[in-house]
Amino acid sequence: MCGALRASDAGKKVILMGWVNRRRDLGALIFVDVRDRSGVTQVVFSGERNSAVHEKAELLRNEFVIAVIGTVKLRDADTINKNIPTGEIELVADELRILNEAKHPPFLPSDTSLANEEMRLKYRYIDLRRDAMQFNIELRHKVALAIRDYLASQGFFEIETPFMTRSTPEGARDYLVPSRVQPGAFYALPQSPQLFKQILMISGFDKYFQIVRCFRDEDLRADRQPEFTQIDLEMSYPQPERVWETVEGFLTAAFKAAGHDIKTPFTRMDFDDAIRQYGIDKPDLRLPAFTEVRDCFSPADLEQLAINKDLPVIAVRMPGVGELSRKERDDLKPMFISKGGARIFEDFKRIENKFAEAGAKIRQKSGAGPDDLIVLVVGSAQSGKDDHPAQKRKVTPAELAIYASAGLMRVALGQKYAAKHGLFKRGDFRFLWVTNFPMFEYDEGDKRWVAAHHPFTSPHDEDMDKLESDPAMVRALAYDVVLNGTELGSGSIRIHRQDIQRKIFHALGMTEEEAKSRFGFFLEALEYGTPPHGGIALGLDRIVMILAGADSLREVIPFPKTAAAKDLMVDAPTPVTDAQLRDLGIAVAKKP
RNA sequence: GGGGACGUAGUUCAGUUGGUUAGAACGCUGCCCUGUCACGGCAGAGGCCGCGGGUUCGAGUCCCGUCGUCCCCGCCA
Repeated sequence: MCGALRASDAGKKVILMGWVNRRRDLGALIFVDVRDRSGVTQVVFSGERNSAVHEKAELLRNEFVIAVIGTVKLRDADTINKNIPTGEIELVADELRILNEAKHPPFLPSDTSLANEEMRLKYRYIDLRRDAMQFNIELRHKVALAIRDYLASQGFFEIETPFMTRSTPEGARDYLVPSRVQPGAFYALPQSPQLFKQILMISGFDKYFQIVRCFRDEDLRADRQPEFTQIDLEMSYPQPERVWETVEGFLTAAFKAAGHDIKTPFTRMDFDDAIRQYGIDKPDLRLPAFTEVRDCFSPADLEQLAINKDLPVIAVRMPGVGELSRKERDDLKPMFISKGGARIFEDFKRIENKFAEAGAKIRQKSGAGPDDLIVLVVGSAQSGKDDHPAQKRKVTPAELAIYASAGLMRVALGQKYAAKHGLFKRGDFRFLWVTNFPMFEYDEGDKRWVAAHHPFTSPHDEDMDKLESDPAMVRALAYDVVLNGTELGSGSIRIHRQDIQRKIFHALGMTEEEAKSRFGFFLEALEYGTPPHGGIALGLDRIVMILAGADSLREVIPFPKTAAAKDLMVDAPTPVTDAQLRDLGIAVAKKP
C-alpha cells in the first residue's frame, strides 16, 4: 500500500498501485506522489536512470491510476520529508503502467480549499478520495465494528428485521412503497424496528441488536438525514440500569476504537432538573447551568423592569466571553427565540449600572467572574396565568417557556462564542443519562395527549393509576443518552402486558377499533407470554460525527441527501414511467 | 409551510458609488529546469457573472420572480 513503506524497507523491490496525487516535473527528474487510502509515497522517475520510463511518466496527470514497479530507496538526509509517514524513503521507478487515465476532475482530492457541497455531492466519488473523508469512513467502520464485537461478546444476536413493513401513522411521516400485487396498498419503510424487536423478545431472543437503516420522511437538518443508521438493541428482564450499562459498554468500546477513553457510569439527571438547569432535555454539560436569580432583585426592581415576579428569572452565563459590543448585542437579538412571551436582557452592564445591588448579587450567585458574559431571560409582566392541562407539573408550562427560551439562548451563545473562547475542548466528552421523562405531551393543535417517547413505553409503576385521571403527571420509564448537547439515543422499558398497552392506546385517544386495526398483531402477540423487556436505539451517524469533529452528518455518511432530500450524484428521486405507475395502479396528480 | 445566507473562469474567491477591455490563486495547456514534496520560471487558453424579467443612457453591482446549495423555525412518537 502507498502508506506502508518505511526506512526498514530500503532495498526492497516493490509494486505500488494508486492514484497520481501530485506530480512535480523538474525536467529530467519527475516526482509523483502515488496515493491510496493508506497514504502517499513519492515515486522518482529519472531520465538518466531509465529514459523510456521517464518519458512515459511525462504523460501522467492528476488522478491517473498507475502501477509502479521499483526499488525502495532511503532518501538522503537533506531530502527527507518529515510531513508524511513515508517521508524517509522513495520509490525509484523501473517500470510504469498507466492502468487508467482520468478526465480533469472538477476538483482535486489534494486541493487545499474545499469545493462547495453541491459539487462535492455530485462528484461524491472524488470527494470521498479526500483524506478527511477517507478518515471519516474508516472511523465509521471501526466504530461500528467495535460496537458489534462488544455486543456479540455480551451475548447479543444481530438479527435483521424487514425494511418493507406496515405504516403506523403516528410519529414521523413514513416513506411508502407501493405494492404491485396488492394495488392501492403500501408498505412503509421502518422509522425504527420497534415492534419487531419487541416481538423478538416475545420470540425468545432475549438479547437482540442490529445496526440498521431507519427512514423518516421529515425535513432535514445538519444532524438529520431521511435515512440514517441506528444501533438498535433490546433485552429481556432488564432494569433501566442494565440497558445503561450495555450502552456505556459499547460506547466505551466505540470511543476506544476512535482513540478516546471515556468514563463510566455516565452522569444521570432527572428530566425536570434538566429543564430547570439547562432549559432543554439534552443539555450540553460543557457549559455552565443556569442560575435562577429572581431573588437577587427587589420587588421594586422587578416592577420597574416589567419582569414577571411569579416566573423564573434566568441568568445564562458564558465563562470568559466578556462584555459584548453594541453590534454583538444587536446580533444576539434575532438569535433569541421567545417561547410564551419570554424576554431577554442582553445588556447586563446596563442592569448593573441601574440596579447595582441586584447586579452584584447576580454575579455572586451565578459565580460569574468579571470576564463572564451574562444574559438574563425573564417572563414579561403580563404572562404567567394559564389553565394548560400540564399546569400541575413540577415545571409548569409558563415556567417551561422561560426555561426553554433561556435554553435556546444558552445553546446559541455556546455555538457562537464558546468555540472561540476555548470552552469546547477536543476530546471533551460529557455523557449524560436523562431519565424520568413525562409519559405524555399535550398536542396544542390536536388538543390531545400524545406519547412523549412512543406508545410502547412503560409508565412508572406508581403512576399507573394516573393514566386516565391525571395524564400530565405520569412519568415514563424512558431515558435518553446525551453527549455534548446532542441526543445520541433514546430508549425505555416497554409495556409487556396487553391490558396496560390497551390503556395507553386509550389514553392517547385511540378507540378500541383503531388500536386493533393498527396494532392488533402486536396486542395479540403480547398475550402469548411476553417477558418484561426494554431497550434503546442510538444514532451511529451522530456518534461518528462527534468523533470526527464534524458539523454535519454528511461528513460521515458516504452518500447523503441534500436539505431537499435529493441525492445529487444519482439524481434521485425521479419521476417514473407511466408503465411503472400503471403496474402499481398509481396516478400522479401533479407531475413536475 | 416560514425566515436567513450564498450563487462571478474547471475550483476557491475578489470585484469600490451602477461607468472603459470582469481580476487573483489553485487547476489546465505548451516550453525550460536533476532533489522537488502546496516545486520553481516563462508563455497561454479558459467567463450566458445560476436562470427569467424589470429600472437605467449604461447592470456582475439596484428591484421583482425563479432555480440550486447551506443554516434555522415548524416538523422529527
